[in-house]
Amino acid sequence: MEELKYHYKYPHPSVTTDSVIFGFDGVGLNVLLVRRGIEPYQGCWAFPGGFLQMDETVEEGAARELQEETGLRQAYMNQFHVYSDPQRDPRERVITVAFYALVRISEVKGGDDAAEACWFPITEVPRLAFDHDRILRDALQALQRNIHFEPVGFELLPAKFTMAQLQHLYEAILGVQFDRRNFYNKMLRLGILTSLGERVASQKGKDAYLYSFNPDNYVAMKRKGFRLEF
Amino acid sequence: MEELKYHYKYPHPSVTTDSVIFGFDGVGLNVLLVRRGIEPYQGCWAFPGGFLQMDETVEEGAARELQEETGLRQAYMNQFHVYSDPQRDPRERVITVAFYALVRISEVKGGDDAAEACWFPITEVPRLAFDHDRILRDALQALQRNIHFEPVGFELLPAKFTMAQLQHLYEAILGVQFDRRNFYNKMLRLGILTSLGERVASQKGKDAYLYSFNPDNYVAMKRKGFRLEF
DNA sequence: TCAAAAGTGTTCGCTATACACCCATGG
DNA sequence: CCATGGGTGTATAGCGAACACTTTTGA
Repeated sequence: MEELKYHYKYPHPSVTTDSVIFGFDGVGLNVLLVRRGIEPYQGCWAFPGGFLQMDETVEEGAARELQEETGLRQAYMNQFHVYSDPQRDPRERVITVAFYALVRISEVKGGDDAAEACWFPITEVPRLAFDHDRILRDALQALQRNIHFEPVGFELLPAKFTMAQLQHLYEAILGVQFDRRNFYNKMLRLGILTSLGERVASQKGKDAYLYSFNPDNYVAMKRKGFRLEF
Repeated sequence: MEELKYHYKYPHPSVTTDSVIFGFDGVGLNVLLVRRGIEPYQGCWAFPGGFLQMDETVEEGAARELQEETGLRQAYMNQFHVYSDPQRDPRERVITVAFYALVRISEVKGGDDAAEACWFPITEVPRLAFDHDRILRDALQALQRNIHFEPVGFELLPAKFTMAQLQHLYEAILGVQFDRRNFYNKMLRLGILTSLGERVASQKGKDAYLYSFNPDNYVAMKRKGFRLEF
Protein backbone atom coordinates (compact mmCIF):
# COMPACT_ATOMS: atom_id res chain seq x y z
CA MET A 1 0.00 0.00 0.00
CA GLU A 2 1.24 3.43 -0.84
CA GLU A 3 2.14 5.83 1.88
CA LEU A 4 -0.52 8.41 2.73
CA LYS A 5 1.36 11.05 4.60
CA TYR A 6 -1.14 13.92 4.62
CA HIS A 7 -4.06 13.85 6.99
CA TYR A 8 -7.06 16.14 7.29
CA LYS A 9 -10.14 16.28 9.43
CA TYR A 10 -12.33 16.99 6.38
CA PRO A 11 -11.93 15.75 2.81
CA HIS A 12 -9.97 18.05 0.49
CA PRO A 13 -10.22 18.12 -3.28
CA SER A 14 -7.20 17.96 -5.53
CA VAL A 15 -6.50 21.21 -7.31
CA THR A 16 -4.98 21.41 -10.75
CA THR A 17 -4.37 24.08 -13.35
CA ASP A 18 -5.01 23.56 -17.05
CA SER A 19 -3.86 25.96 -19.73
CA VAL A 20 -5.33 26.61 -23.14
CA ILE A 21 -2.23 27.83 -24.95
CA PHE A 22 -3.09 29.86 -28.01
CA GLY A 23 -0.64 30.50 -30.80
CA PHE A 24 -1.03 32.25 -34.14
CA ASP A 25 0.61 30.89 -37.28
CA GLY A 26 -0.18 33.82 -39.55
CA VAL A 27 -3.38 32.25 -40.81
CA GLY A 28 -5.44 30.96 -37.92
CA LEU A 29 -5.51 30.47 -34.20
CA ASN A 30 -3.93 27.29 -32.85
CA VAL A 31 -3.91 25.53 -29.50
CA LEU A 32 -1.22 23.36 -27.99
CA LEU A 33 -2.41 19.91 -26.97
CA VAL A 34 -0.61 17.06 -25.27
CA ARG A 35 -1.42 13.41 -25.64
CA ARG A 36 -2.23 11.72 -22.38
CA GLY A 37 0.11 8.89 -21.48
CA ILE A 38 -1.95 7.43 -18.66
CA GLU A 39 -5.51 6.54 -17.83
CA PRO A 40 -8.08 7.94 -17.73
CA TYR A 41 -8.42 9.10 -21.31
CA GLN A 42 -5.09 7.52 -22.19
CA GLY A 43 -4.14 8.47 -25.74
CA CYS A 44 -6.58 11.36 -25.82
CA TRP A 45 -5.49 14.91 -26.44
CA ALA A 46 -5.81 17.35 -23.56
CA PHE A 47 -4.54 20.70 -22.39
CA PRO A 48 -1.26 20.85 -20.51
CA GLY A 49 -1.82 21.02 -16.80
CA GLY A 50 -0.94 19.54 -13.49
CA PHE A 51 -1.35 19.57 -9.76
CA LEU A 52 -0.99 22.71 -7.77
CA GLN A 53 1.90 22.68 -5.34
CA MET A 54 1.44 23.91 -1.81
CA ASP A 55 3.86 26.80 -2.03
CA GLU A 56 2.66 28.36 -5.26
CA THR A 57 -0.33 30.37 -6.43
CA VAL A 58 -2.44 29.01 -9.27
CA GLU A 59 -0.78 31.59 -11.52
CA GLU A 60 2.65 30.28 -10.57
CA GLY A 61 1.51 26.72 -11.05
CA ALA A 62 0.15 27.42 -14.49
CA ALA A 63 3.32 29.32 -15.42
CA ARG A 64 5.44 26.41 -14.23
CA GLU A 65 3.46 23.96 -16.34
CA LEU A 66 3.70 26.31 -19.30
CA GLN A 67 7.47 26.42 -19.00
CA GLU A 68 7.75 22.66 -18.70
CA GLU A 69 5.72 22.29 -21.86
CA THR A 70 6.98 25.15 -24.02
CA GLY A 71 10.20 26.39 -22.47
CA LEU A 72 8.66 29.85 -22.14
CA ARG A 73 9.54 31.64 -18.91
CA GLN A 74 7.10 34.44 -19.48
CA ALA A 75 3.83 34.66 -21.30
CA TYR A 76 0.52 36.42 -21.13
CA MET A 77 -1.70 34.23 -19.00
CA ASN A 78 -5.20 34.78 -17.82
CA GLN A 79 -7.24 32.82 -15.35
CA PHE A 80 -10.77 32.50 -16.71
CA HIS A 81 -12.81 29.78 -15.02
CA VAL A 82 -12.91 27.03 -12.43
CA TYR A 83 -14.30 23.61 -13.36
CA SER A 84 -15.50 21.66 -10.38
CA ASP A 85 -18.02 19.02 -11.35
CA PRO A 86 -17.46 16.30 -8.73
CA GLN A 87 -17.46 13.67 -11.50
CA ARG A 88 -15.19 15.45 -13.95
CA ASP A 89 -12.26 13.19 -13.11
CA PRO A 90 -13.18 9.53 -12.55
CA ARG A 91 -10.26 8.89 -10.21
CA GLU A 92 -10.89 11.39 -7.47
CA ARG A 93 -12.33 14.80 -6.77
CA VAL A 94 -10.32 17.25 -8.85
CA ILE A 95 -11.16 20.87 -9.41
CA THR A 96 -9.19 22.72 -12.03
CA VAL A 97 -8.44 26.38 -12.51
CA ALA A 98 -8.32 27.05 -16.24
CA PHE A 99 -6.05 29.64 -17.86
CA TYR A 100 -5.55 30.74 -21.35
CA ALA A 101 -2.08 31.72 -22.49
CA LEU A 102 -1.00 33.68 -25.55
CA VAL A 103 2.37 32.74 -26.99
CA ARG A 104 4.36 33.11 -30.17
CA ILE A 105 4.56 29.71 -31.80
CA SER A 106 8.04 30.48 -33.09
CA GLU A 107 9.34 30.89 -29.54
CA VAL A 108 7.98 27.58 -28.33
CA LYS A 109 10.54 24.83 -27.93
CA GLY A 110 9.80 21.22 -27.28
CA GLY A 111 8.95 20.76 -23.64
CA ASP A 112 10.92 19.02 -20.92
CA ASP A 113 8.07 16.62 -20.61
CA ALA A 114 8.40 13.54 -22.71
CA ALA A 115 4.73 13.97 -23.51
CA GLU A 116 3.84 14.31 -27.13
CA ALA A 117 2.71 17.87 -27.80
CA CYS A 118 1.24 19.31 -30.97
CA TRP A 119 -0.35 22.48 -32.30
CA PHE A 120 -3.89 22.17 -33.66
CA PRO A 121 -5.85 24.80 -35.56
CA ILE A 122 -8.84 25.63 -33.40
CA THR A 123 -11.09 24.60 -36.26
CA GLU A 124 -9.61 21.10 -36.26
CA VAL A 125 -9.35 20.19 -32.61
CA PRO A 126 -10.20 16.53 -31.93
CA ARG A 127 -12.34 15.27 -29.08
CA LEU A 128 -10.51 16.11 -25.89
CA ALA A 129 -10.14 14.38 -22.55
CA PHE A 130 -12.24 15.21 -19.47
CA ASP A 131 -14.30 18.37 -19.91
CA HIS A 132 -11.64 20.01 -22.04
CA ASP A 133 -13.96 20.49 -25.02
CA ARG A 134 -16.00 22.85 -22.92
CA ILE A 135 -12.88 24.48 -21.51
CA LEU A 136 -11.74 25.32 -25.03
CA ARG A 137 -15.06 26.93 -25.90
CA ASP A 138 -14.98 28.98 -22.74
CA ALA A 139 -11.35 29.97 -23.26
CA LEU A 140 -12.08 31.27 -26.72
CA GLN A 141 -15.04 33.22 -25.44
CA ALA A 142 -12.98 34.70 -22.60
CA LEU A 143 -10.30 35.73 -25.09
CA GLN A 144 -12.90 37.28 -27.38
CA ARG A 145 -14.29 39.31 -24.51
CA ASN A 146 -10.92 40.36 -23.22
CA ILE A 147 -9.79 41.64 -26.57
CA HIS A 148 -12.40 44.39 -26.29
CA PHE A 149 -10.60 45.77 -23.24
CA GLU A 150 -6.97 45.00 -23.87
CA PRO A 151 -5.00 44.67 -27.08
CA VAL A 152 -3.98 41.16 -26.12
CA GLY A 153 -3.51 40.22 -29.74
CA PHE A 154 -0.04 41.68 -29.71
CA GLU A 155 1.08 38.90 -27.42
CA LEU A 156 0.59 36.50 -30.31
CA LEU A 157 2.50 38.47 -32.92
CA PRO A 158 6.21 39.08 -33.40
CA ALA A 159 7.55 42.46 -32.25
CA LYS A 160 7.26 43.74 -35.81
CA PHE A 161 4.23 42.87 -37.85
CA THR A 162 2.25 44.01 -40.84
CA MET A 163 -1.26 45.38 -40.77
CA ALA A 164 -2.43 42.33 -42.69
CA GLN A 165 -1.04 40.01 -40.02
CA LEU A 166 -2.75 41.99 -37.30
CA GLN A 167 -6.01 41.90 -39.19
CA HIS A 168 -5.82 38.17 -39.82
CA LEU A 169 -5.18 37.64 -36.13
CA TYR A 170 -8.21 39.65 -35.08
CA GLU A 171 -10.30 37.84 -37.64
CA ALA A 172 -9.08 34.49 -36.36
CA ILE A 173 -9.81 35.35 -32.74
CA LEU A 174 -13.21 36.93 -33.30
CA GLY A 175 -14.26 34.68 -36.15
CA VAL A 176 -15.35 37.54 -38.38
CA GLN A 177 -14.09 39.31 -41.48
CA PHE A 178 -13.10 42.95 -41.58
CA ASP A 179 -12.81 45.37 -44.41
CA ARG A 180 -9.08 45.86 -44.92
CA ARG A 181 -9.31 49.65 -45.26
CA ASN A 182 -11.57 50.16 -42.27
CA PHE A 183 -9.38 47.98 -40.11
CA TYR A 184 -6.35 49.98 -41.14
CA ASN A 185 -7.99 53.31 -40.33
CA LYS A 186 -9.37 52.14 -37.01
CA MET A 187 -6.10 50.70 -35.79
CA LEU A 188 -4.14 53.79 -36.69
CA ARG A 189 -6.69 56.07 -35.08
CA LEU A 190 -6.38 54.10 -31.86
CA GLY A 191 -2.85 55.39 -31.49
CA ILE A 192 -1.25 52.27 -30.06
CA LEU A 193 0.70 51.38 -33.19
CA THR A 194 4.10 52.75 -34.17
CA SER A 195 4.88 52.75 -37.86
CA LEU A 196 8.46 51.59 -38.25
CA GLY A 197 8.95 52.81 -41.83
CA GLU A 198 10.56 49.50 -42.75
CA ARG A 199 8.91 47.34 -45.33
CA VAL A 200 8.84 43.64 -45.82
CA ALA A 201 8.31 41.73 -49.04
CA SER A 202 5.09 39.80 -49.19
CA GLN A 203 4.45 36.71 -51.28
CA LYS A 204 2.92 38.67 -54.02
CA GLY A 205 2.29 42.33 -54.63
CA LYS A 206 3.52 45.45 -52.91
CA ASP A 207 5.81 45.38 -49.88
CA ALA A 208 4.04 45.90 -46.57
CA TYR A 209 4.99 48.35 -43.83
CA LEU A 210 5.97 46.99 -40.45
CA TYR A 211 4.40 48.23 -37.25
CA SER A 212 5.09 47.68 -33.59
CA PHE A 213 2.88 47.92 -30.55
CA ASN A 214 3.36 51.10 -28.54
CA PRO A 215 2.91 50.20 -24.86
CA ASP A 216 3.42 53.80 -23.66
CA ASN A 217 0.42 55.08 -25.56
CA TYR A 218 -1.48 52.03 -24.46
CA VAL A 219 -1.02 52.52 -20.73
CA ALA A 220 -1.78 56.22 -21.12
CA MET A 221 -5.01 55.39 -22.91
CA LYS A 222 -5.88 52.59 -20.54
CA ARG A 223 -5.58 54.93 -17.58
CA LYS A 224 -8.53 56.93 -18.80
CA GLY A 225 -10.42 53.86 -19.92
CA PHE A 226 -10.98 52.79 -23.46
CA ARG A 227 -12.51 49.99 -25.43
CA LEU A 228 -11.60 48.47 -28.74
CA GLU A 229 -14.66 48.39 -30.91
CA PHE A 230 -15.24 45.71 -33.47
CA MET B 1 -6.13 15.13 19.53
CA GLU B 2 -8.79 15.54 16.88
CA GLU B 3 -9.51 12.77 14.49
CA LEU B 4 -7.92 13.12 11.06
CA LYS B 5 -9.88 10.76 8.92
CA TYR B 6 -8.82 11.78 5.41
CA HIS B 7 -5.49 10.71 4.07
CA TYR B 8 -3.69 11.65 0.88
CA LYS B 9 -0.37 10.84 -0.67
CA TYR B 10 0.21 14.51 -1.54
CA PRO B 11 -0.89 17.62 0.35
CA HIS B 12 -4.21 19.10 -0.70
CA PRO B 13 -5.32 22.68 -0.20
CA SER B 14 -8.62 23.60 1.35
CA VAL B 15 -11.06 25.08 -1.12
CA THR B 16 -13.63 27.70 -0.19
CA THR B 17 -16.05 29.94 -2.00
CA ASP B 18 -16.56 33.60 -1.10
CA SER B 19 -19.39 35.70 -2.48
CA VAL B 20 -19.53 39.42 -2.99
CA ILE B 21 -23.28 39.95 -2.77
CA PHE B 22 -24.36 43.17 -4.42
CA GLY B 23 -27.67 44.81 -3.72
CA PHE B 24 -29.17 48.08 -4.89
CA ASP B 25 -31.15 50.30 -2.55
CA GLY B 26 -32.35 52.79 -5.15
CA VAL B 27 -29.47 55.14 -4.53
CA GLY B 28 -26.21 53.25 -4.50
CA LEU B 29 -24.66 49.84 -4.73
CA ASN B 30 -24.34 47.87 -1.47
CA VAL B 31 -22.55 44.72 -0.41
CA LEU B 32 -23.53 42.22 2.24
CA LEU B 33 -20.85 41.60 4.86
CA VAL B 34 -20.74 39.28 7.82
CA ARG B 35 -18.79 39.81 10.99
CA ARG B 36 -16.33 37.04 11.70
CA GLY B 37 -16.94 35.22 14.97
CA ILE B 38 -13.65 33.37 15.14
CA GLU B 39 -9.97 33.94 14.62
CA PRO B 40 -8.26 34.86 12.46
CA TYR B 41 -9.64 38.35 11.86
CA GLN B 42 -12.21 37.84 14.62
CA GLY B 43 -14.62 40.78 14.67
CA CYS B 44 -13.63 41.88 11.18
CA TRP B 45 -16.12 42.13 8.37
CA ALA B 46 -15.78 39.70 5.50
CA PHE B 47 -17.74 38.24 2.61
CA PRO B 48 -19.97 35.26 3.26
CA GLY B 49 -18.28 32.06 2.29
CA GLY B 50 -17.31 28.62 3.39
CA PHE B 51 -15.71 25.34 2.59
CA LEU B 52 -16.54 23.45 -0.54
CA GLN B 53 -18.18 20.11 0.05
CA MET B 54 -17.03 17.06 -1.85
CA ASP B 55 -20.29 16.45 -3.66
CA GLU B 56 -20.96 19.93 -4.97
CA THR B 57 -19.54 22.22 -7.63
CA VAL B 58 -18.18 25.60 -6.60
CA GLU B 59 -21.37 27.12 -8.06
CA GLU B 60 -23.48 24.89 -5.85
CA GLY B 61 -21.33 25.66 -2.85
CA ALA B 62 -21.60 29.39 -3.39
CA ALA B 63 -25.36 29.10 -3.91
CA ARG B 64 -25.67 27.09 -0.70
CA GLU B 65 -23.77 29.73 1.26
CA LEU B 66 -25.89 32.43 -0.34
CA GLN B 67 -29.05 30.72 0.77
CA GLU B 68 -27.78 30.21 4.30
CA GLU B 69 -26.99 33.90 4.50
CA THR B 70 -29.88 35.50 2.63
CA GLY B 71 -32.60 32.88 2.31
CA LEU B 72 -32.46 33.25 -1.48
CA ARG B 73 -32.77 30.00 -3.39
CA GLN B 74 -31.93 31.55 -6.70
CA ALA B 75 -29.81 34.50 -7.71
CA TYR B 76 -27.58 35.66 -10.48
CA MET B 77 -24.10 34.48 -9.54
CA ASN B 78 -20.88 34.76 -11.44
CA GLN B 79 -17.53 33.19 -10.73
CA PHE B 80 -14.86 35.78 -11.37
CA HIS B 81 -11.49 34.90 -9.84
CA VAL B 82 -9.50 32.44 -7.78
CA TYR B 83 -7.34 33.72 -4.93
CA SER B 84 -4.54 31.36 -4.05
CA ASP B 85 -1.70 33.12 -2.29
CA PRO B 86 -0.25 30.39 -0.04
CA GLN B 87 -0.21 32.87 2.87
CA ARG B 88 -3.67 34.32 2.42
CA ASP B 89 -5.05 32.37 5.36
CA PRO B 90 -2.69 32.10 8.33
CA ARG B 91 -4.15 28.80 9.49
CA GLU B 92 -3.61 26.58 6.50
CA ARG B 93 -3.44 26.58 2.75
CA VAL B 94 -6.80 27.83 1.52
CA ILE B 95 -7.64 28.78 -2.01
CA THR B 96 -10.93 30.52 -2.61
CA VAL B 97 -13.13 30.79 -5.66
CA ALA B 98 -14.76 34.21 -5.59
CA PHE B 99 -18.24 34.92 -6.95
CA TYR B 100 -20.28 38.00 -7.20
CA ALA B 101 -24.03 37.76 -6.77
CA LEU B 102 -26.76 40.23 -7.70
CA VAL B 103 -29.79 40.23 -5.44
CA ARG B 104 -32.75 42.40 -4.59
CA ILE B 105 -32.21 43.73 -1.10
CA SER B 106 -35.93 43.62 -0.42
CA GLU B 107 -35.99 39.86 -0.96
CA VAL B 108 -33.18 39.15 1.47
CA LYS B 109 -34.19 37.73 4.80
CA GLY B 110 -31.98 37.31 7.80
CA GLY B 111 -29.80 34.26 7.32
CA ASP B 112 -29.90 30.93 9.12
CA ASP B 113 -26.42 31.66 10.32
CA ALA B 114 -26.27 33.33 13.66
CA ALA B 115 -23.55 35.51 12.17
CA GLU B 116 -24.17 39.21 12.19
CA ALA B 117 -24.77 40.37 8.62
CA CYS B 118 -25.14 43.89 7.33
CA TRP B 119 -25.42 45.83 4.09
CA PHE B 120 -22.74 48.44 3.42
CA PRO B 121 -22.70 51.02 0.66
CA ILE B 122 -19.69 50.20 -1.49
CA THR B 123 -18.35 53.67 -0.79
CA GLU B 124 -18.30 52.99 2.95
CA VAL B 125 -16.93 49.49 3.24
CA PRO B 126 -14.59 49.07 6.23
CA ARG B 127 -11.29 47.23 6.19
CA LEU B 128 -12.06 43.60 5.46
CA ALA B 129 -10.58 40.32 6.61
CA PHE B 130 -8.02 38.32 4.61
CA ASP B 131 -7.59 39.61 1.05
CA HIS B 132 -11.24 40.61 0.81
CA ASP B 133 -10.45 44.26 0.10
CA ARG B 134 -8.85 43.19 -3.13
CA ILE B 135 -11.67 40.75 -3.84
CA LEU B 136 -14.17 43.59 -3.61
CA ARG B 137 -12.20 45.73 -6.07
CA ASP B 138 -11.98 42.84 -8.49
CA ALA B 139 -15.66 41.96 -8.10
CA LEU B 140 -16.70 45.47 -8.94
CA GLN B 141 -14.45 45.51 -11.96
CA ALA B 142 -15.80 42.15 -13.12
CA LEU B 143 -19.34 43.45 -12.77
CA GLN B 144 -18.46 46.63 -14.67
CA ARG B 145 -17.02 44.58 -17.50
CA ASN B 146 -19.87 42.13 -17.57
CA ILE B 147 -22.48 44.84 -17.83
CA HIS B 148 -21.13 45.68 -21.28
CA PHE B 149 -22.13 42.22 -22.50
CA GLU B 150 -25.20 41.39 -20.49
CA PRO B 151 -27.89 43.58 -18.98
CA VAL B 152 -27.15 42.16 -15.55
CA GLY B 153 -28.45 45.29 -13.89
CA PHE B 154 -31.97 43.97 -14.12
CA GLU B 155 -31.12 41.31 -11.55
CA LEU B 156 -30.82 44.09 -9.01
CA LEU B 157 -34.11 45.81 -9.77
CA PRO B 158 -37.70 44.81 -9.05
CA ALA B 159 -39.68 43.37 -11.95
CA LYS B 160 -41.16 46.80 -12.62
CA PHE B 161 -38.93 49.83 -12.42
CA THR B 162 -38.72 53.39 -13.62
CA MET B 163 -36.17 54.74 -16.03
CA ALA B 164 -34.71 56.85 -13.24
CA GLN B 165 -34.11 53.78 -11.10
CA LEU B 166 -32.42 52.00 -13.97
CA GLN B 167 -30.24 55.01 -14.62
CA HIS B 168 -29.24 55.37 -10.97
CA LEU B 169 -28.30 51.71 -10.92
CA TYR B 170 -26.06 52.00 -13.96
CA GLU B 171 -24.49 55.11 -12.52
CA ALA B 172 -23.86 53.34 -9.23
CA ILE B 173 -22.28 50.32 -10.91
CA LEU B 174 -20.14 52.19 -13.38
CA GLY B 175 -19.38 55.15 -11.14
CA VAL B 176 -20.27 57.75 -13.75
CA GLN B 177 -23.12 60.16 -14.44
CA PHE B 178 -25.35 60.02 -17.47
CA ASP B 179 -27.50 62.59 -19.11
CA ARG B 180 -31.07 61.62 -18.30
CA ARG B 181 -32.34 62.18 -21.83
CA ASN B 182 -29.54 60.32 -23.58
CA PHE B 183 -29.87 57.39 -21.20
CA TYR B 184 -33.59 57.26 -21.92
CA ASN B 185 -33.10 57.28 -25.68
CA LYS B 186 -30.34 54.71 -25.61
CA MET B 187 -32.20 52.26 -23.43
CA LEU B 188 -35.33 52.45 -25.51
CA ARG B 189 -33.38 52.05 -28.75
CA LEU B 190 -31.81 48.88 -27.36
CA GLY B 191 -35.20 47.23 -27.46
CA ILE B 192 -34.93 45.16 -24.30
CA LEU B 193 -37.39 47.23 -22.31
CA THR B 194 -41.16 46.88 -22.31
CA SER B 195 -43.13 49.95 -21.41
CA LEU B 196 -45.93 48.86 -19.10
CA GLY B 197 -48.03 51.99 -19.45
CA GLU B 198 -48.56 52.09 -15.69
CA ARG B 199 -47.27 55.04 -13.78
CA VAL B 200 -46.02 55.36 -10.28
CA ALA B 201 -45.99 58.46 -8.12
CA SER B 202 -42.57 59.80 -7.28
CA GLN B 203 -41.68 61.88 -4.27
CA LYS B 204 -42.05 65.08 -6.11
CA GLY B 205 -43.03 65.96 -9.65
CA LYS B 206 -44.62 64.03 -12.48
CA ASP B 207 -45.49 60.35 -12.19
CA ALA B 208 -42.99 58.02 -13.84
CA TYR B 209 -43.74 55.22 -16.27
CA LEU B 210 -42.89 51.69 -15.26
CA TYR B 211 -40.84 49.41 -17.47
CA SER B 212 -39.94 45.77 -17.36
CA PHE B 213 -37.06 43.85 -18.84
CA ASN B 214 -37.95 41.92 -22.00
CA PRO B 215 -35.96 38.67 -21.95
CA ASP B 216 -37.31 37.52 -25.33
CA ASN B 217 -35.86 40.47 -27.18
CA TYR B 218 -32.70 40.09 -25.17
CA VAL B 219 -31.99 36.49 -26.14
CA ALA B 220 -32.84 37.28 -29.74
CA MET B 221 -30.40 40.17 -29.72
CA LYS B 222 -27.77 38.23 -27.83
CA ARG B 223 -27.87 35.50 -30.42
CA LYS B 224 -26.51 37.84 -33.04
CA GLY B 225 -24.15 39.50 -30.62
CA PHE B 226 -24.50 42.91 -29.14
CA ARG B 227 -22.81 45.17 -26.68
CA LEU B 228 -24.16 47.82 -24.37
CA GLU B 229 -22.21 50.98 -24.94
CA PHE B 230 -21.63 53.50 -22.19
C1' DT C 1 -47.53 79.17 -8.03
C1' DC C 2 -43.30 77.29 -7.59
C1' DA C 3 -39.85 73.76 -7.34
C1' DA C 4 -38.68 69.34 -8.56
C1' DA C 5 -39.08 65.33 -11.33
C1' DA C 6 -40.25 63.35 -15.75
C1' DG C 7 -41.54 62.90 -20.88
C1' DT C 8 -39.80 64.08 -25.32
C1' DG C 9 -37.25 66.10 -28.86
C1' DT C 10 -33.15 68.54 -31.86
C1' DT C 11 -28.54 69.43 -33.32
C1' DC C 12 -23.79 68.41 -34.07
C1' DG C 13 -19.79 65.85 -34.60
C1' DC C 14 -17.61 61.64 -34.76
C1' DT C 15 -17.05 57.04 -36.28
C1' DA C 16 -18.49 52.73 -38.21
C1' DT C 17 -19.36 51.16 -42.67
C1' DA C 18 -19.39 50.64 -47.51
C1' DC C 19 -16.86 51.36 -51.25
C1' DA C 20 -12.66 52.74 -55.32
C1' DC C 21 -8.43 53.96 -57.03
C1' DC C 22 -3.66 53.66 -57.57
C1' DC C 23 0.90 51.47 -56.70
C1' DA C 24 4.36 47.85 -56.38
C1' DT C 25 5.90 43.33 -57.09
C1' DG C 26 6.53 38.55 -58.95
C1' DG C 27 5.52 35.45 -62.33
C1' DC D 1 1.43 42.82 -68.61
C1' DC D 2 -1.42 41.06 -65.45
C1' DA D 3 -2.84 39.13 -61.20
C1' DT D 4 -2.28 39.76 -56.50
C1' DG D 5 -1.61 42.21 -52.40
C1' DG D 6 -1.00 46.68 -50.21
C1' DG D 7 -1.41 51.85 -49.29
C1' DT D 8 -4.75 55.50 -48.91
C1' DG D 9 -8.86 57.96 -49.65
C1' DT D 10 -14.24 59.56 -49.72
C1' DA D 11 -19.30 59.53 -48.94
C1' DT D 12 -23.13 58.25 -45.93
C1' DA D 13 -25.72 56.78 -42.17
C1' DG D 14 -26.26 56.17 -37.44
C1' DC D 15 -25.03 56.85 -32.80
C1' DG D 16 -23.16 59.37 -28.74
C1' DA D 17 -23.11 63.71 -26.46
C1' DA D 18 -24.67 68.24 -25.47
C1' DC D 19 -28.60 70.59 -24.79
C1' DA D 20 -34.27 72.92 -23.98
C1' DC D 21 -38.86 72.95 -23.55
C1' DT D 22 -43.05 71.33 -21.69
C1' DT D 23 -45.91 68.69 -18.38
C1' DT D 24 -47.26 66.97 -14.05
C1' DT D 25 -47.38 66.76 -9.27
C1' DG D 26 -46.88 67.94 -4.16
C1' DA D 27 -46.11 71.48 -1.07
